[in-house]
Amino acid sequence: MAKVITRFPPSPTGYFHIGSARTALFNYLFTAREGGVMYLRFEDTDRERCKKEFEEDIIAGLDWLKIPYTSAVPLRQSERLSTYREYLRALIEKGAAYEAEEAEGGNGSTSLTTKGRVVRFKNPNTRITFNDLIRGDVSFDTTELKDFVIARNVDDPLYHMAVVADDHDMGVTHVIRGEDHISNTPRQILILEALGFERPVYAHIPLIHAPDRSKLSKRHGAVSINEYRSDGYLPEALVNYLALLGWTPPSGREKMPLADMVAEFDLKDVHAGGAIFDIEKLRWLNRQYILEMPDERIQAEIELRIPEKNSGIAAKLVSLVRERIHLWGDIDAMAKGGEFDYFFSDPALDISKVPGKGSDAATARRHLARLRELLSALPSLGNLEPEQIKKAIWDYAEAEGRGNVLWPLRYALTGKERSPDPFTVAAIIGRDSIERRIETAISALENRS
RNA sequence: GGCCCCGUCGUCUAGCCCGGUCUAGGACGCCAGGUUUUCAUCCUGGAAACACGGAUUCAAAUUCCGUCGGGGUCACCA
Repeated sequence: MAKVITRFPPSPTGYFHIGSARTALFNYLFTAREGGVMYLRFEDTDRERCKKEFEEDIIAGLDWLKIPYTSAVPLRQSERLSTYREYLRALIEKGAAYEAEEAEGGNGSTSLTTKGRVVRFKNPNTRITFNDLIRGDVSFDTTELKDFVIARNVDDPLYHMAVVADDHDMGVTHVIRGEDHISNTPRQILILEALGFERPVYAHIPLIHAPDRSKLSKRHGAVSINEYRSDGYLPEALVNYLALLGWTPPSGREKMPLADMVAEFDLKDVHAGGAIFDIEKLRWLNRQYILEMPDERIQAEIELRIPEKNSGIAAKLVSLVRERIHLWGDIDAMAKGGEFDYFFSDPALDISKVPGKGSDAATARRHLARLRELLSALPSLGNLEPEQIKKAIWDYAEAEGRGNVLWPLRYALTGKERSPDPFTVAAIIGRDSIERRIETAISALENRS
Protein backbone atom coordinates (compact mmCIF):
# COMPACT_ATOMS: atom_id res chain seq x y z
CA MET A 1 0.00 0.00 0.00
CA ALA A 2 1.24 3.40 -0.98
CA LYS A 3 2.50 5.70 1.64
CA VAL A 4 -0.04 8.09 3.09
CA ILE A 5 0.54 11.74 2.33
CA THR A 6 -1.67 14.46 3.73
CA ARG A 7 -1.51 18.20 3.89
CA PHE A 8 -2.47 21.07 6.12
CA PRO A 9 -2.83 24.05 3.80
CA PRO A 10 -3.92 27.16 5.67
CA SER A 11 -4.30 30.45 3.93
CA PRO A 12 -2.29 33.00 5.91
CA THR A 13 -5.03 35.59 5.95
CA GLY A 14 -5.51 35.62 9.71
CA TYR A 15 -4.15 34.41 13.01
CA PHE A 16 -4.05 30.68 13.71
CA HIS A 17 -7.61 29.74 14.50
CA ILE A 18 -9.00 27.08 16.79
CA GLY A 19 -10.78 25.45 13.85
CA SER A 20 -7.65 25.31 11.73
CA ALA A 21 -5.77 23.86 14.63
CA ARG A 22 -8.25 21.04 14.85
CA THR A 23 -8.01 20.35 11.13
CA ALA A 24 -4.24 20.18 11.45
CA LEU A 25 -4.61 17.89 14.44
CA PHE A 26 -6.91 15.44 12.69
CA ASN A 27 -4.61 15.37 9.70
CA TYR A 28 -1.70 14.68 11.97
CA LEU A 29 -3.46 11.96 13.96
CA PHE A 30 -4.45 10.15 10.81
CA THR A 31 -1.09 10.55 9.16
CA ALA A 32 0.90 9.52 12.20
CA ARG A 33 -1.28 6.49 12.67
CA GLU A 34 -0.65 5.50 9.05
CA GLY A 35 3.03 6.22 9.24
CA GLY A 36 2.74 8.87 6.54
CA VAL A 37 3.81 12.46 6.03
CA MET A 38 1.78 15.60 6.61
CA TYR A 39 2.86 18.66 4.71
CA LEU A 40 2.30 22.22 5.71
CA ARG A 41 1.90 24.59 2.78
CA PHE A 42 0.57 28.09 2.55
CA GLU A 43 -2.19 28.88 0.12
CA ASP A 44 -1.39 32.44 -0.69
CA THR A 45 -2.71 32.88 -4.20
CA ASP A 46 -4.61 35.87 -2.92
CA ARG A 47 -1.59 38.09 -2.47
CA GLU A 48 -3.67 40.96 -1.20
CA ARG A 49 -4.95 39.25 1.90
CA CYS A 50 -1.98 37.14 2.86
CA LYS A 51 0.62 38.32 5.33
CA LYS A 52 3.95 37.04 6.51
CA GLU A 53 2.86 37.80 10.02
CA PHE A 54 0.06 35.26 9.78
CA GLU A 55 2.35 32.61 8.38
CA GLU A 56 4.58 33.05 11.37
CA ASP A 57 1.65 32.91 13.72
CA ILE A 58 0.42 29.65 12.23
CA ILE A 59 3.84 28.05 12.51
CA ALA A 60 4.28 29.29 16.06
CA GLY A 61 0.87 27.88 16.90
CA LEU A 62 1.61 24.44 15.47
CA ASP A 63 4.88 24.38 17.35
CA TRP A 64 3.28 25.45 20.60
CA LEU A 65 0.61 22.77 20.27
CA LYS A 66 3.39 20.32 19.42
CA ILE A 67 1.66 19.11 16.28
CA PRO A 68 4.43 17.75 14.03
CA TYR A 69 4.45 18.56 10.32
CA THR A 70 6.78 18.65 7.36
CA SER A 71 7.18 21.87 5.41
CA ALA A 72 6.34 21.55 1.74
CA VAL A 73 9.00 22.68 -0.72
CA PRO A 74 8.33 25.24 -1.81
CA LEU A 75 6.25 26.30 1.15
CA ARG A 76 4.02 28.76 -0.70
CA GLN A 77 1.80 28.55 -3.71
CA SER A 78 3.04 31.93 -4.77
CA GLU A 79 6.37 30.21 -5.45
CA ARG A 80 4.85 27.76 -7.91
CA LEU A 81 3.23 30.09 -10.38
CA SER A 82 5.08 28.73 -13.39
CA THR A 83 3.89 25.23 -12.63
CA TYR A 84 0.28 26.31 -12.44
CA ARG A 85 0.71 28.10 -15.69
CA GLU A 86 1.71 24.85 -17.38
CA TYR A 87 -1.32 23.07 -16.04
CA LEU A 88 -3.51 25.94 -17.13
CA ARG A 89 -2.06 25.73 -20.63
CA ALA A 90 -2.56 21.99 -20.76
CA LEU A 91 -6.16 22.43 -19.74
CA ILE A 92 -6.71 25.04 -22.39
CA GLU A 93 -5.03 22.95 -25.07
CA LYS A 94 -7.23 20.00 -24.21
CA GLY A 95 -10.24 22.21 -24.49
CA ALA A 96 -11.08 21.64 -20.85
CA ALA A 97 -10.69 25.31 -20.09
CA TYR A 98 -10.77 28.51 -22.03
CA GLU A 99 -9.94 32.13 -21.71
CA ALA A 100 -12.87 34.44 -21.47
CA GLU A 101 -13.15 38.13 -21.86
CA GLU A 102 -15.59 39.13 -19.19
CA ALA A 103 -17.60 38.09 -16.21
CA GLU A 104 -20.32 35.63 -16.93
CA GLY A 105 -23.87 36.20 -15.82
CA GLY A 106 -24.29 39.76 -14.84
CA ASN A 107 -23.95 40.09 -11.10
CA GLY A 108 -22.48 43.47 -11.79
CA SER A 109 -19.01 42.26 -11.08
CA THR A 110 -17.17 44.56 -13.38
CA SER A 111 -14.05 43.83 -11.45
CA LEU A 112 -11.68 46.71 -11.82
CA THR A 113 -8.61 44.74 -10.83
CA THR A 114 -8.94 42.41 -13.75
CA LYS A 115 -6.28 42.76 -16.31
CA GLY A 116 -6.08 40.21 -19.03
CA ARG A 117 -8.52 37.42 -19.52
CA VAL A 118 -9.85 35.02 -16.91
CA VAL A 119 -9.62 31.30 -17.42
CA ARG A 120 -12.82 29.35 -17.07
CA PHE A 121 -13.17 25.64 -16.66
CA LYS A 122 -15.41 24.08 -19.26
CA ASN A 123 -18.01 22.39 -17.15
CA PRO A 124 -19.02 18.98 -18.55
CA ASN A 125 -22.25 19.28 -16.57
CA THR A 126 -22.08 15.90 -15.02
CA ARG A 127 -22.74 14.25 -11.72
CA ILE A 128 -19.79 13.82 -9.41
CA THR A 129 -19.97 11.29 -6.62
CA PHE A 130 -17.16 10.75 -4.22
CA ASN A 131 -16.81 8.57 -1.20
CA ASP A 132 -16.16 10.59 1.89
CA LEU A 133 -14.50 8.61 4.65
CA ILE A 134 -16.66 10.31 7.23
CA ARG A 135 -20.00 10.65 5.51
CA GLY A 136 -20.10 8.03 2.82
CA ASP A 137 -21.12 8.75 -0.76
CA VAL A 138 -21.70 12.41 -1.48
CA SER A 139 -23.10 13.40 -4.81
CA PHE A 140 -23.30 16.73 -6.65
CA ASP A 141 -24.73 17.80 -9.96
CA THR A 142 -22.05 20.13 -11.28
CA THR A 143 -24.35 21.93 -13.67
CA GLU A 144 -25.07 24.71 -11.23
CA LEU A 145 -21.36 25.44 -11.02
CA LYS A 146 -21.39 26.80 -14.56
CA ASP A 147 -18.02 27.40 -16.19
CA PHE A 148 -16.32 28.49 -13.04
CA VAL A 149 -13.22 30.65 -13.04
CA ILE A 150 -9.98 28.87 -12.18
CA ALA A 151 -7.52 31.69 -12.84
CA ARG A 152 -7.54 35.45 -12.97
CA ASN A 153 -5.48 34.97 -16.09
CA VAL A 154 -3.07 32.31 -17.34
CA ASP A 155 -0.37 33.54 -15.00
CA ASP A 156 -2.51 34.01 -11.96
CA PRO A 157 -4.26 30.87 -10.71
CA LEU A 158 -7.07 30.80 -8.22
CA TYR A 159 -7.55 28.48 -5.28
CA HIS A 160 -9.08 25.44 -7.00
CA MET A 161 -6.44 25.28 -9.70
CA ALA A 162 -3.60 25.62 -7.23
CA VAL A 163 -4.99 23.05 -4.82
CA VAL A 164 -5.43 20.41 -7.49
CA ALA A 165 -1.95 21.01 -8.87
CA ASP A 166 -0.31 20.96 -5.46
CA ASP A 167 -2.11 17.93 -4.15
CA HIS A 168 -1.15 16.03 -7.26
CA ASP A 169 2.46 17.14 -7.36
CA MET A 170 2.92 16.43 -3.67
CA GLY A 171 1.37 13.01 -4.06
CA VAL A 172 -1.36 13.73 -1.55
CA THR A 173 -3.35 10.57 -0.91
CA HIS A 174 -5.86 11.87 1.63
CA VAL A 175 -7.52 15.24 1.77
CA ILE A 176 -8.80 15.82 5.29
CA ARG A 177 -10.38 19.21 5.73
CA GLY A 178 -13.30 21.07 7.23
CA GLU A 179 -16.83 20.44 6.12
CA ASP A 180 -16.94 23.94 4.66
CA HIS A 181 -14.86 22.54 1.81
CA ILE A 182 -17.25 19.77 0.91
CA SER A 183 -18.87 21.76 -1.85
CA ASN A 184 -15.46 22.61 -3.27
CA THR A 185 -14.75 18.97 -3.81
CA PRO A 186 -16.71 18.43 -7.03
CA ARG A 187 -15.00 21.43 -8.61
CA GLN A 188 -11.60 20.09 -7.70
CA ILE A 189 -12.47 16.62 -8.92
CA LEU A 190 -13.57 18.07 -12.23
CA ILE A 191 -10.24 19.83 -12.68
CA LEU A 192 -8.17 16.90 -11.58
CA GLU A 193 -9.93 14.50 -13.88
CA ALA A 194 -9.48 16.82 -16.81
CA LEU A 195 -5.80 16.74 -16.05
CA GLY A 196 -5.81 12.95 -15.80
CA PHE A 197 -4.88 12.90 -12.13
CA GLU A 198 -5.93 10.33 -9.64
CA ARG A 199 -8.43 11.30 -6.98
CA PRO A 200 -7.25 11.46 -3.43
CA VAL A 201 -9.45 10.03 -0.70
CA TYR A 202 -11.61 12.70 0.92
CA ALA A 203 -12.67 13.12 4.50
CA HIS A 204 -14.60 16.19 5.59
CA ILE A 205 -14.61 16.77 9.30
CA PRO A 206 -17.45 18.61 11.02
CA LEU A 207 -17.09 22.22 12.03
CA ILE A 208 -16.85 23.66 15.51
CA HIS A 209 -19.66 25.97 16.48
CA ALA A 210 -20.26 28.66 19.06
CA PRO A 211 -22.71 27.98 21.92
CA ASP A 212 -25.52 29.48 19.84
CA ARG A 213 -24.63 27.12 16.99
CA SER A 214 -23.43 29.96 14.85
CA LYS A 215 -19.98 30.17 13.42
CA LEU A 216 -17.28 30.45 16.03
CA SER A 217 -16.08 34.04 16.12
CA LYS A 218 -14.46 36.58 18.35
CA ARG A 219 -17.68 37.66 19.89
CA HIS A 220 -18.01 34.25 21.51
CA GLY A 221 -14.62 34.50 23.14
CA ALA A 222 -11.25 33.37 22.02
CA VAL A 223 -10.80 31.89 18.58
CA SER A 224 -7.12 32.56 18.13
CA ILE A 225 -4.74 29.97 19.50
CA ASN A 226 -2.69 32.82 20.87
CA GLU A 227 -5.41 33.81 23.23
CA TYR A 228 -5.57 30.39 24.78
CA ARG A 229 -1.87 30.47 25.13
CA SER A 230 -1.86 33.79 26.92
CA ASP A 231 -4.83 32.86 29.08
CA GLY A 232 -2.67 30.10 30.44
CA TYR A 233 -4.10 26.98 28.89
CA LEU A 234 -1.74 24.07 28.43
CA PRO A 235 -1.15 23.05 24.81
CA GLU A 236 -1.59 19.39 25.65
CA ALA A 237 -4.99 20.11 27.18
CA LEU A 238 -6.13 22.19 24.24
CA VAL A 239 -5.03 19.55 21.76
CA ASN A 240 -6.70 16.88 23.82
CA TYR A 241 -9.95 18.82 23.98
CA LEU A 242 -9.93 19.63 20.28
CA ALA A 243 -9.50 15.96 19.45
CA LEU A 244 -12.46 15.05 21.63
CA LEU A 245 -14.63 17.55 19.77
CA GLY A 246 -15.76 15.34 16.96
CA TRP A 247 -13.91 12.18 17.73
CA THR A 248 -14.33 9.45 20.30
CA PRO A 249 -11.54 6.94 20.74
CA PRO A 250 -12.62 3.29 20.90
CA SER A 251 -11.35 3.12 24.44
CA GLY A 252 -13.68 5.92 25.42
CA ARG A 253 -10.85 7.62 27.27
CA GLU A 254 -11.10 11.37 27.59
CA LYS A 255 -7.85 12.59 28.98
CA MET A 256 -5.07 11.21 26.82
CA PRO A 257 -1.70 12.34 25.51
CA LEU A 258 -1.14 12.90 21.80
CA ALA A 259 0.76 9.63 21.37
CA ASP A 260 -2.17 7.64 22.75
CA MET A 261 -4.56 9.48 20.48
CA VAL A 262 -2.43 8.53 17.50
CA ALA A 263 -2.52 4.91 18.55
CA GLU A 264 -6.31 4.89 18.68
CA PHE A 265 -7.13 7.18 15.81
CA ASP A 266 -9.33 6.14 12.93
CA LEU A 267 -11.27 8.44 10.67
CA LYS A 268 -14.29 6.21 10.90
CA ASP A 269 -14.63 7.21 14.53
CA VAL A 270 -14.88 10.87 13.58
CA HIS A 271 -18.42 12.17 13.87
CA ALA A 272 -20.43 13.59 11.01
CA GLY A 273 -22.22 16.28 12.98
CA GLY A 274 -20.77 19.58 14.13
CA ALA A 275 -19.98 20.22 17.77
CA ILE A 276 -20.19 23.17 20.07
CA PHE A 277 -17.06 24.47 21.68
CA ASP A 278 -17.52 24.21 25.44
CA ILE A 279 -15.02 26.31 27.31
CA GLU A 280 -16.07 24.75 30.63
CA LYS A 281 -15.00 21.32 29.59
CA LEU A 282 -11.74 22.67 28.24
CA ARG A 283 -11.12 24.29 31.63
CA TRP A 284 -11.82 21.03 33.37
CA LEU A 285 -9.48 19.12 31.09
CA ASN A 286 -6.82 21.75 31.54
CA ARG A 287 -7.11 21.31 35.28
CA GLN A 288 -6.61 17.59 34.90
CA TYR A 289 -3.30 18.34 33.25
CA ILE A 290 -2.33 20.89 35.87
CA LEU A 291 -3.03 18.33 38.55
CA GLU A 292 -0.19 16.21 37.27
CA MET A 293 2.24 19.00 36.50
CA PRO A 294 5.52 18.77 38.41
CA ASP A 295 5.87 21.09 41.41
CA GLU A 296 8.67 23.05 39.77
CA ARG A 297 6.43 23.99 36.89
CA ILE A 298 3.68 25.27 39.18
CA GLN A 299 6.25 27.12 41.20
CA ALA A 300 7.66 28.81 38.14
CA GLU A 301 4.22 29.99 37.08
CA ILE A 302 3.54 31.37 40.54
CA GLU A 303 6.82 33.26 40.56
CA LEU A 304 5.90 34.72 37.23
CA ARG A 305 2.55 35.93 38.34
CA ILE A 306 2.71 37.15 41.93
CA PRO A 307 3.79 40.72 42.54
CA GLU A 308 6.29 39.84 45.27
CA LYS A 309 9.13 38.49 43.18
CA ASN A 310 11.96 36.47 44.62
CA SER A 311 10.22 36.24 47.96
CA GLY A 312 11.10 32.58 48.07
CA ILE A 313 7.54 31.81 48.96
CA ALA A 314 6.41 30.36 45.66
CA ALA A 315 7.60 26.89 46.55
CA LYS A 316 5.37 26.91 49.60
CA LEU A 317 2.34 27.96 47.62
CA VAL A 318 2.52 25.14 45.10
CA SER A 319 -0.01 22.70 46.48
CA LEU A 320 -2.37 25.42 47.59
CA VAL A 321 -2.36 26.96 44.14
CA ARG A 322 -2.51 23.69 42.28
CA GLU A 323 -5.65 22.82 44.16
CA ARG A 324 -7.38 26.03 43.20
CA ILE A 325 -6.67 26.71 39.55
CA HIS A 326 -7.89 25.50 36.20
CA LEU A 327 -5.39 27.43 34.11
CA TRP A 328 -2.39 29.63 34.76
CA GLY A 329 -4.45 32.75 34.31
CA ASP A 330 -6.30 31.84 37.49
CA ILE A 331 -3.14 32.64 39.41
CA ASP A 332 -3.32 36.19 38.08
CA ALA A 333 -6.91 36.38 39.17
CA MET A 334 -6.01 35.19 42.65
CA ALA A 335 -3.23 37.71 42.93
CA LYS A 336 -5.53 40.46 41.75
CA GLY A 337 -8.17 39.35 44.21
CA GLY A 338 -5.70 39.71 47.07
CA GLU A 339 -5.63 36.03 47.79
CA PHE A 340 -1.89 36.04 48.35
CA ASP A 341 -1.67 39.28 50.31
CA TYR A 342 -1.68 37.73 53.77
CA PHE A 343 1.34 35.64 52.93
CA PHE A 344 3.38 38.79 52.64
CA SER A 345 1.98 41.20 55.17
CA ASP A 346 -0.23 41.22 58.23
CA PRO A 347 -3.89 41.60 57.36
CA ALA A 348 -6.23 44.30 58.56
CA LEU A 349 -8.84 42.74 60.81
CA ASP A 350 -12.49 43.47 61.17
CA ILE A 351 -12.77 42.64 64.87
CA SER A 352 -16.42 41.77 64.66
CA LYS A 353 -15.50 38.90 62.38
CA VAL A 354 -12.89 37.30 64.61
CA PRO A 355 -15.22 35.11 66.68
CA GLY A 356 -17.02 33.64 63.71
CA LYS A 357 -20.67 32.82 63.82
CA GLY A 358 -22.10 31.24 66.94
CA SER A 359 -19.33 32.50 69.19
CA ASP A 360 -18.39 35.73 70.94
CA ALA A 361 -15.42 37.98 71.52
CA ALA A 362 -14.56 36.67 74.98
CA THR A 363 -14.59 33.08 73.82
CA ALA A 364 -12.55 33.87 70.77
CA ARG A 365 -10.02 35.66 72.88
CA ARG A 366 -9.76 32.71 75.23
CA HIS A 367 -9.22 30.31 72.33
CA LEU A 368 -6.62 32.51 70.70
CA ALA A 369 -4.72 32.84 73.94
CA ARG A 370 -4.65 29.11 74.34
CA LEU A 371 -3.63 28.60 70.74
CA ARG A 372 -0.75 30.99 71.20
CA GLU A 373 0.46 28.80 74.07
CA LEU A 374 0.05 25.57 72.19
CA LEU A 375 1.85 26.93 69.18
CA SER A 376 4.71 28.38 71.15
CA ALA A 377 5.50 24.83 72.15
CA LEU A 378 6.35 24.00 68.55
CA PRO A 379 10.02 23.32 67.87
CA SER A 380 11.71 26.58 67.10
CA LEU A 381 13.91 25.37 64.29
CA GLY A 382 13.23 24.41 60.68
CA ASN A 383 10.20 24.97 58.52
CA LEU A 384 6.82 24.35 59.97
CA GLU A 385 4.65 21.73 58.38
CA PRO A 386 0.86 22.01 58.28
CA GLU A 387 0.55 18.56 59.84
CA GLN A 388 2.72 19.58 62.73
CA ILE A 389 0.59 22.60 63.47
CA LYS A 390 -2.57 20.69 63.15
CA LYS A 391 -1.30 18.09 65.55
CA ALA A 392 -0.41 20.72 68.11
CA ILE A 393 -3.86 22.21 68.28
CA TRP A 394 -6.23 19.55 67.04
CA ASP A 395 -7.15 17.99 70.37
CA TYR A 396 -7.95 21.37 71.78
CA ALA A 397 -10.06 22.30 68.77
CA GLU A 398 -11.92 19.01 68.98
CA ALA A 399 -12.68 19.56 72.64
CA GLU A 400 -13.81 23.14 72.28
CA GLY A 401 -15.64 22.86 68.99
CA ARG A 402 -13.62 23.03 65.80
CA GLY A 403 -15.36 25.98 64.28
CA ASN A 404 -15.10 28.03 67.45
CA VAL A 405 -11.37 27.54 67.63
CA LEU A 406 -10.32 27.27 64.02
CA TRP A 407 -12.27 30.18 62.61
CA PRO A 408 -10.71 32.80 64.92
CA LEU A 409 -7.29 31.41 64.19
CA ARG A 410 -7.76 31.37 60.46
CA TYR A 411 -9.29 34.81 60.47
CA ALA A 412 -6.57 36.26 62.69
CA LEU A 413 -4.00 34.90 60.29
CA THR A 414 -5.63 35.94 57.01
CA GLY A 415 -8.19 38.64 57.67
CA LYS A 416 -10.33 36.92 55.04
CA GLU A 417 -13.63 35.19 55.27
CA ARG A 418 -12.31 32.70 52.77
CA SER A 419 -8.86 31.28 52.59
CA PRO A 420 -6.98 28.02 52.72
CA ASP A 421 -7.12 26.21 56.04
CA PRO A 422 -5.28 27.75 59.03
CA PHE A 423 -2.66 25.01 59.24
CA THR A 424 -1.52 25.58 55.70
CA VAL A 425 -1.49 29.34 56.09
CA ALA A 426 0.34 29.17 59.40
CA ALA A 427 3.00 26.88 58.03
CA ILE A 428 3.68 29.27 55.19
CA ILE A 429 3.86 32.52 57.13
CA GLY A 430 6.03 31.04 59.89
CA ARG A 431 6.39 31.35 63.66
CA ASP A 432 6.93 35.06 64.01
CA SER A 433 3.98 36.04 61.90
CA ILE A 434 1.73 33.51 63.56
CA GLU A 435 2.55 34.82 66.97
CA ARG A 436 2.30 38.45 65.97
CA ARG A 437 -1.03 38.06 64.22
CA ILE A 438 -2.59 36.13 67.06
CA GLU A 439 -1.32 38.74 69.45
CA THR A 440 -2.80 41.51 67.34
CA ALA A 441 -6.15 39.81 67.28
CA ILE A 442 -6.14 39.25 71.02
CA SER A 443 -5.35 42.82 71.88
CA ALA A 444 -7.89 44.08 69.40
CA LEU A 445 -10.50 41.96 71.13
CA GLU A 446 -9.41 43.30 74.52
CA ASN A 447 -9.65 46.89 73.44
CA ARG A 448 -13.05 46.28 72.14
CA SER A 449 -14.45 44.90 75.37
C1' G B 1 -33.99 30.30 -1.89
C1' G B 2 -30.97 26.06 -4.83
C1' C B 3 -27.54 22.32 -3.68
C1' C B 4 -24.87 19.40 0.13
C1' C B 5 -24.36 17.63 5.14
C1' C B 6 -26.23 16.70 9.99
C1' G B 7 -30.20 15.64 14.12
C1' U B 8 -29.42 10.85 21.64
C1' C B 9 -29.41 14.75 28.46
C1' G B 10 -27.91 22.33 28.52
C1' U B 11 -22.87 20.69 26.19
C1' C B 12 -19.30 16.62 24.40
C1' U B 13 -20.81 11.75 23.52
C1' A B 14 -21.68 5.66 23.95
C1' G B 15 -25.34 2.72 21.64
C1' C B 16 -27.21 2.79 15.45
C1' C B 17 -23.67 -0.68 10.52
C1' C B 18 -25.15 -6.71 12.65
C1' G B 19 -33.28 -4.29 15.34
C1' G B 20 -34.64 -7.28 21.33
C1' U B 21 -29.23 -7.41 26.51
C1' C B 22 -31.57 0.50 26.68
C1' U B 23 -36.67 1.08 32.72
C1' A B 24 -30.68 4.69 26.95
C1' G B 25 -24.48 4.40 29.69
C1' G B 26 -20.27 7.95 30.57
C1' A B 27 -18.02 12.95 30.90
C1' C B 28 -18.45 18.52 31.60
C1' G B 29 -21.79 21.79 33.77
C1' C B 30 -25.85 22.22 37.30
C1' C B 31 -28.47 20.91 42.12
C1' A B 32 -28.34 18.37 47.06
C1' G B 33 -25.79 15.96 50.95
C1' G B 34 -20.96 14.40 53.15
C1' U B 35 -15.46 14.93 54.51
C1' U B 36 -10.27 18.04 59.04
C1' U B 37 -14.60 25.27 60.60
C1' U B 38 -14.58 29.09 55.69
C1' C B 39 -12.61 28.90 50.38
C1' A B 40 -10.80 25.24 47.08
C1' U B 41 -10.48 20.09 46.50
C1' C B 42 -12.44 15.30 47.09
C1' C B 43 -16.62 11.64 47.79
C1' U B 44 -21.78 10.21 47.30
C1' G B 45 -26.51 11.07 45.33
C1' G B 46 -29.96 13.71 41.95
C1' A B 47 -32.47 16.27 37.89
C1' A B 48 -31.58 16.01 32.66
C1' A B 49 -32.07 13.18 25.97
C1' C B 50 -33.54 9.02 21.57
C1' A B 51 -36.72 16.34 17.14
C1' C B 52 -41.80 15.06 15.15
C1' G B 53 -45.14 11.98 12.12
C1' G B 54 -45.93 7.74 9.42
C1' A B 55 -44.19 2.79 7.50
C1' U B 56 -41.80 -2.23 8.13
C1' U B 57 -41.58 -5.75 12.30
C1' C B 58 -43.71 -10.03 17.40
C1' A B 59 -40.14 -6.04 18.69
C1' A B 60 -37.05 0.42 16.47
C1' A B 61 -32.76 5.14 19.58
C1' U B 62 -31.32 1.43 16.03
C1' U B 63 -34.36 0.09 9.04
C1' C B 64 -37.39 3.13 5.29
C1' C B 65 -40.24 7.65 3.87
C1' G B 66 -41.89 12.49 5.00
C1' U B 67 -41.89 16.90 8.06
C1' C B 68 -39.43 20.15 11.11
C1' G B 69 -34.86 21.96 12.99
C1' G B 70 -29.53 23.15 12.66
C1' G B 71 -25.14 23.86 9.81
C1' G B 72 -22.25 24.48 5.27
C1' U B 73 -21.98 26.50 0.47
C1' C B 74 -23.47 29.20 -3.71
C1' A B 75 -16.66 35.12 -5.65
C1' C B 76 -11.87 37.08 -10.78
C1' C B 77 -11.57 34.56 -1.21
C1' A B 78 -9.55 30.43 0.45
